Amino acid sequence: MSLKHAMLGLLSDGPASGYDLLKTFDVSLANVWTATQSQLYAELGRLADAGLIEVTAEGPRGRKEYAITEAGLTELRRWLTEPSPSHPRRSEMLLRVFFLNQLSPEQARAYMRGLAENAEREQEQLSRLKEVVGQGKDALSVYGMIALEWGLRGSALLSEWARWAETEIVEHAGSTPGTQPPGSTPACTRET
Amino acid sequence: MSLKHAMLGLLSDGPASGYDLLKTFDVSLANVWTATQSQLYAELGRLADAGLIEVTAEGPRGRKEYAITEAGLTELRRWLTEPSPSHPRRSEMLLRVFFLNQLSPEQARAYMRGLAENAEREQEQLSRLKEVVGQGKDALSVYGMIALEWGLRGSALLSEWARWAETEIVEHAGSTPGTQPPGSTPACTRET
DNA sequence: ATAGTCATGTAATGAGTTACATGATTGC
DNA sequence: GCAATCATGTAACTCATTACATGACTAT
Repeated sequence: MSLKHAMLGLLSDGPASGYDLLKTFDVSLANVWTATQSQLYAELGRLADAGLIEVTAEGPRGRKEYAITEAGLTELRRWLTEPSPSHPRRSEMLLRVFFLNQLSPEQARAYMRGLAENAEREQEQLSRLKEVVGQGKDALSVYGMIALEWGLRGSALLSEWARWAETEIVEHAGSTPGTQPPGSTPACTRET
Repeated sequence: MSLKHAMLGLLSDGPASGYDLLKTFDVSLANVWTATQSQLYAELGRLADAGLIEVTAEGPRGRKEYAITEAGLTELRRWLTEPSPSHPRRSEMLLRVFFLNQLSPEQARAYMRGLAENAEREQEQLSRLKEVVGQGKDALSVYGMIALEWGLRGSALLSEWARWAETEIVEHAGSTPGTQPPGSTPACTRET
């Protein structure tokens, strides 16, 4: 239940309305955590009920400004220091790679090439972003820079890996769709 | 809705029962896509209703063996060639990094250190796995090796990044919990 | 006989998405 | 006056998790 903690985190920086938070999710947290408007307002209600946040002001158009409470801050720090659950093992990208033998080698290479191109575009965007905020007036905090660096290194890795993989996929016999023998699914066993 | 495609992918390799698929998810796909038993049986029903798979045999204990149909194969290949939706922008790990200023620098470094250690453990496991399947009797397909290589490179990157980040976190004034000024949330704007 | 594994299902709950619905205020 | 933006909420649906429930077969 990380939406809750994302919201507590944002409110720990100062009071805000649901509308404000929504915008923050769209810009600051866009690459880290996404949330929809419906979700946000529902969760605001729940957090307020639980006493982790409270309404501190009401403005025009029914605007309600929320602030984090002491209990909320405590919960935020508790979450930050609890042992991380291992990262979610679910990647549509890899799932496709796993079943790429259903396509022709040429189509499979095209898939990897597409991944590489996307990664390169993302890398470019992040590089520009780094320059913009790097020495801008609203300098990133250390932690923002660390997160940005992750994006940068990650997209570089993705494009390198995809380019490498492309060269690994060569013409293969016996894998024309429908003719491969059963039992040939690639194994990627977890050792527990 | 990738569970559907994961199941079609597995069945494209040969007929199997729900029970068989469950085991395959636990071993072969453990690092790529997870599924629970409830989910699996429910989805089998839906896929059969949709005509993408069909029951080809019944065994003891009510065992039902399913096989992919032509329609299912077509759907699988369609999914493999459709443009990839951009990867899910939701990472609990990064979310925590973003709000690490709520902790003391020492605690924040401990968090990064924990990430690095986990990554190093994973890297070791994958290395061993690579050796085992690398020249074993049930050799990995090219695609399985490509996926494994991603895991290997990814965990190496994670540990390097986390170790680097640890050195970036130094003692800071004004960030004792509760005393930082509003408006200092790190920005990581997406450029759209 | 009885423990282990094979084998399938249902119910409750939580989390997330899309679409719908409504209305106030501000700037031109 | 009107368009844009501010602002909050509800409803229906899908996806995933956990727990519960049941029973057949196999090997010792």
